[in-house]
This record gives sequence, structure tokens and C-alpha cells, in this order.
Amino acid sequence: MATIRDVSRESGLSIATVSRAISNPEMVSKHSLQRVNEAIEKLQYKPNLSSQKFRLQRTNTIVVLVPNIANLFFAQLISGIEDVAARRGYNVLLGDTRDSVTRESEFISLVETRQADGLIQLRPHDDDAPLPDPTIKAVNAGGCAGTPYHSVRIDNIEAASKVVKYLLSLGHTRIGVISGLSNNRHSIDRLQGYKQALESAGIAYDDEIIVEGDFSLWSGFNAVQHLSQVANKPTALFCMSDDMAIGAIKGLKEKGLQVPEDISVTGFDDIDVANYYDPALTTVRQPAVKIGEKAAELLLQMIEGETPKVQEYILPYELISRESTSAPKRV
Amino acid sequence: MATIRDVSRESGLSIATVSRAISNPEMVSKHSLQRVNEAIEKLQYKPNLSSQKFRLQRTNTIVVLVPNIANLFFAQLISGIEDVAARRGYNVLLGDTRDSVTRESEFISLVETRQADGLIQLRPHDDDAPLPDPTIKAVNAGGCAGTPYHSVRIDNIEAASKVVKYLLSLGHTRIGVISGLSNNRHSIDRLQGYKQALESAGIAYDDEIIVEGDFSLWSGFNAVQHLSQVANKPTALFCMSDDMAIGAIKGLKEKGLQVPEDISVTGFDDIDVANYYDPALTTVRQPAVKIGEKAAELLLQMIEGETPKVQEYILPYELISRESTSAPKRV
DNA sequence: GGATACATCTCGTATTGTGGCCATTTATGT
DNA sequence: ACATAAATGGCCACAATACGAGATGTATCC
Repeated sequence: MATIRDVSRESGLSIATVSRAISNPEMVSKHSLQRVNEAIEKLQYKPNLSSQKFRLQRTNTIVVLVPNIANLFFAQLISGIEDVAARRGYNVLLGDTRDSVTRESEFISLVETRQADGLIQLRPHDDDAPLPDPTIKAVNAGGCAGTPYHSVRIDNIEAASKVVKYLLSLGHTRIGVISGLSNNRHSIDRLQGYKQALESAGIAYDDEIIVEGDFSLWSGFNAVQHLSQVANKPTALFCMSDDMAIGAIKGLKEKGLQVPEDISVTGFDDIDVANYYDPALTTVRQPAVKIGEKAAELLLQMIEGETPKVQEYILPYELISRESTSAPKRV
Repeated sequence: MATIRDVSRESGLSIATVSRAISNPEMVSKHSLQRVNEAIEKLQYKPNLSSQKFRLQRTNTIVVLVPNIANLFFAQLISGIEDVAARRGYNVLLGDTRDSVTRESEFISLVETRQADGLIQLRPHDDDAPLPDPTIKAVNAGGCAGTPYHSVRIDNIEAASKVVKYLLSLGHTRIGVISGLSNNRHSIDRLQGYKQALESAGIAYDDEIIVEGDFSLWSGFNAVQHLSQVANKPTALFCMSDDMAIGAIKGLKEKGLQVPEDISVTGFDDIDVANYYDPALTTVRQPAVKIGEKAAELLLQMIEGETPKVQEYILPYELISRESTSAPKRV
């Protein structure tokens, strides 16, 4: 493989000139530039950027820690991150952590060992998990309140509260929940929003109709099996992800219940398929791509030496009312 | 940031010994090892792997070119790739190409500039597009027949043919198609399978009931608007992706048609939601994760100097019959 | 006991490809 | 001819590893 030395020899110019011809062509005479280009062409020379990075102590790479890539919400976040990163000349190194702390710290060490300039964490912050070293440039995207470093997100508590208030406004008074894993901050925050909404309506909280899922289709489907054994059944279901809402509706249909006629169901995230499901999901639209973009911009700012004034960026969400909700049946 | 030099000074040992203490501790006396470890601890030293990569001319990174990350099928492929790569100590650099040739060649240049050891292409090979330089280690995953480099995939022609034959066996004789973009090899191969199946049943091909989509939910929805204007309407619909099948079913339902009673619909890929849609989709299951795993194994083999004997790995697919298909209505 | 052989441990130096610094040479304009 | 600007080249640094050589310690033999 040709090196800059070979180009130098071939063109009869010094290494320094060749280097300049590549990175700062305006500092080199037209004549030399042409000679260099000819030599590069002839030798099929490609600068070794691995060496360049090392020399300049910059990697132009950011790491994105994804709990599970096969989740459309994350995929959209990544899409936003990728877009901004690419435009600014950065590469995105993907870290599919599978919710494993070990794998996560392996990826964090990529930044520590200077193979990457910073990282974006897509998992909500968890006090138990290893906090990225404060010297590491990190941004949390799509997480929750209380993240002890820079973050871009929506107000989960308020959004959850808004969905539940919407169900209340339709006339529902017994509203079940399919939550995410109970130690996940998303679950905690959204459950808090749920409780707030109930409280403001003077309805007592009943954990009998709160079922724990894991954000997946299957867990939503499974959750309704539990709920169907409850004596006083809910007339509406607040699901903490669209996937679980879809799984739940499927399960309800198999039990012969109609959505929304017999029971209303709401989702969370507004992934693409939410609008194409039957019934189309009432859900909270998270501006996933925008969150990703903003997080990437923030991180690149930090990498380039600026200190963002604001630590927490709260982006607007939107309640999308579609077909999966209606007033409860008269008893 | 501490370097090996600082550790050397702190421990009173040479740089060489420190280096060995880290990478080959068994070659160093216990006493020295301890001194080195103490110094590392004290200085919070982390080896600069960027330098290491440069020195060893190995990056331990592979690039994955994804046409669109927000597509579950690709996400699953990536998941398989990530898994194998991580186990073998490789990182995955994500290249979301958005079907842009420019962006794609930018990512290919990561390999050329030795920032990555090889690449996995998830887009079906296209003779017009820039073929990765033959010196570049590349594997195609989930592509089509006729890929001029190593590839791992299913037999698209046969799979499509099998789906259509299944529809024929149910009694359908007028089978519409919602294809992907017409210049996409997946579309071409699967359409060929479709034609083969028709031919073997002695049914004439009619391009009036072939509608071009782009694999997305929306395009499936949109396609049925076109099909509804055809005089002799199909009784079954072969869709080249699950997303399009879901979009199509949604569109059909809005037109007051029932699936499968009025019209059967099949998908392709078997993404998670296929089983949770209503009706659950009859579809072709591609072993996405396995394809990703095999592709990664193949690429790592090549990177590590071996030459795989076989150029094309054809993995088994599976026809999954669910609720979206049935015999046509008696006329 | 002393010499020799051998193993263990350690070190210095060269090497990797590139860009920055600074000095030097060449070109340009007055 | 001279001052100034533009273009160029030489050398070194970057952080790590590989290699071979040197130093030290231990066992074995006569």
C-alpha cells in the first residue's frame, strides 16, 4: 500500500508538500499540485487516516450506546444522530449494548482509549449503572429527568399525564397500565405522570391493574392475559410503548374484545406502524429524529470545546389521537 | 492524559517493560508487574488505542452499510453482525447511506483509508453502483443472486415463487404484486419468482396488477389506491415487504374490504410485528439475525487472512402461513 | 570454588504515516 | 537590486510495539 513517502518520491516533492497538497491545496503551487495529483493517481495512494487521527489526536468518531437496535424508536434516534454527524464529518460507532452493563462499559472504554471523541447514551440514566467518567464528553438522548449530564428528551411525566388525562376526559375512570421494566426510569416517570393525572381527577391508584412489560410486542400481548384475570377490569389501557400497545390490542382481540368499543388503548413513541395498525393507535409522538439531531449537535459542540449553556433540552411531544380510543361503553 | 511514558517514569521501568506488562504480563516479573500496575492506577493511565491501531496497522473495526436503519429487517441483520463482531473484539461502524451513492462511497473510503478492516453491504448489489474495490474485504448480507463478491442471503427467486405457488394452491388465479423499487435487485428477483410460479400454473403475466412501491408502509397503503382502479381486480396480493403488506391491508380495510375474506395478502421478511398485526401476516421468514452473523463471520475470516471456500452462502427461508391468506371467495 | 551454560528479565532503539514548525529557497513586484 | 510574499523541504513528535541485545541470577559441571 502506497504511503505519502512513495508519493513524495514519485512526484519529486517533499513529504511536507505532499501533505499540504492534500489537506491545504491552496498553499501549494498549481504546478506542484498537479505533480502530486498525478503521483497519487499513479500509485493509487490513499492517506492512512488511522495515522492521521493518531497524529492529530482526533478521531472524528462518536459512539452511540443503544440498548437494542431492533427497536424502531432507537433506530429513528440514531438516524437523526447519523445525519448530523455525517454532515459535520464524524462517524458513528454503534454500540448495541443489549442492556448489558459489561458491554456498555466496553464501549465507554472506546472513548477512554481515545478511539472516539464522545458518546451518546440512549438508555435512560440509572443511578446504579456506571456513570460515564465526568471527563468523558457524553450526551443522553431520549432519556428521563434527573440525568446528571447533558440530555435531550421530552417531559415523560407530563406526556404520560396528558395521555391519561385525555382518557379521563373521554369518560374512563378505570385505566390500566402496561409499563416497561419497573426499574427503568421511563417506566418510573411515566407511571408518575399516570398517578398525577389520576390524583388530579380524584381517582385512587390501584396497582392491581398495573402490569409490568419490557416495551416489546410480546410483553404487551402477555400483559393482557394477566389483566383479564382481574375482577374489576379497566376500560382503558395506557401502554408505555407502541409495541406493547399493539401486542395488547392483538391479545384483546383474541379474547373477543373490540378496540376501542370495549376497551381503549394508547401507545407511546408514535413509531411508523402506529398509524397503520388497525385500529390506528392513539399515542404520544416523540420527536425521535429531532432528539437525535439535537443530541448530536450538542455532543459535537462539546467535542469542539464549547460548553453548552443549557444542560437539559426538553423537546415538545404531541398527543396524536387516532382510532384506538373512544368513550367507554355505557354499563 | 497520561501516556505510557508517564507510566514508565512513575514506575521507574522502561517503556518497553510497561508495554509488555500490559499486553504480555507473563513476560514480566511479578515485582515489575506490580510496580507498573501501581503506576497505572495512580496516573489513571489508559493506553491510547488509536496509536496502537496505527502502530499495528489493524483497526479492529468493520463498517456496515445500511440503506435505512429505521427498517427492522436491517436492524436485525445488524444485531447479528454486532453480536459476532463484539465477541471477536471488533467494533461496528454504522453507515446509514440513505440509498445515496455519495454517502456510500464516503463509508467505503473508511476502509480504503484504513480506518476499518472491511465492510458489510446490506444493499443488494447493483451493477451501476460503485463496486467496492476488489482489494477491499467486503461481504454482502441479505442481498441477491449475482453479487460479484462474497454474499450471504436467501434464494429470493425461489422464496417468491413459493409464496405465489402457495396462493395458487389456495385457488387464487389473479395475484397482484406490490413490488419494491423496480431497479432494486430484490424487486427484480422476487418478480422473477412470481413470474415463474405463474408460468408453471399456466397463468399469463399481466403488468396491470403490478404496482411499484419502495418497501415502506406508506407505499403499500398507496399502492392499493392504484390497484382499486383496475377493472379485473386481483383476489390476492403478493407484497415484497411486511411493511408494504401492512400498509396495503390498512388501505384495503379503509376501502371496506376484508383480509383474507375478500382478498389475501402476503408479506416478506417476517418482522416482529407481522405476527401481531390483525390479521397476522402470511409471510416469508428471512433468518435475518443468522444472515448477519454468517456475514460477520465470513468477513472476519477474510480479515484474518483466510479465504472462504464458498463465495455464496444461501440460507434457508421459511414460508409462515398465518391469517392474512385464505381461499378466494366463490364468485 | 570457579567457570560455564542457560533462563529470566529488562532495556534501548527502530519503526509506523502523518502533520506542524521553522528555516530556507524561489518567485513577484517595485 | 531589494523587500516581500509564496512555496517548499527537513526534521521531529505522536504513542505504542517488536526485536535483538544486554544484564542479572541460578544451576550444573569439573
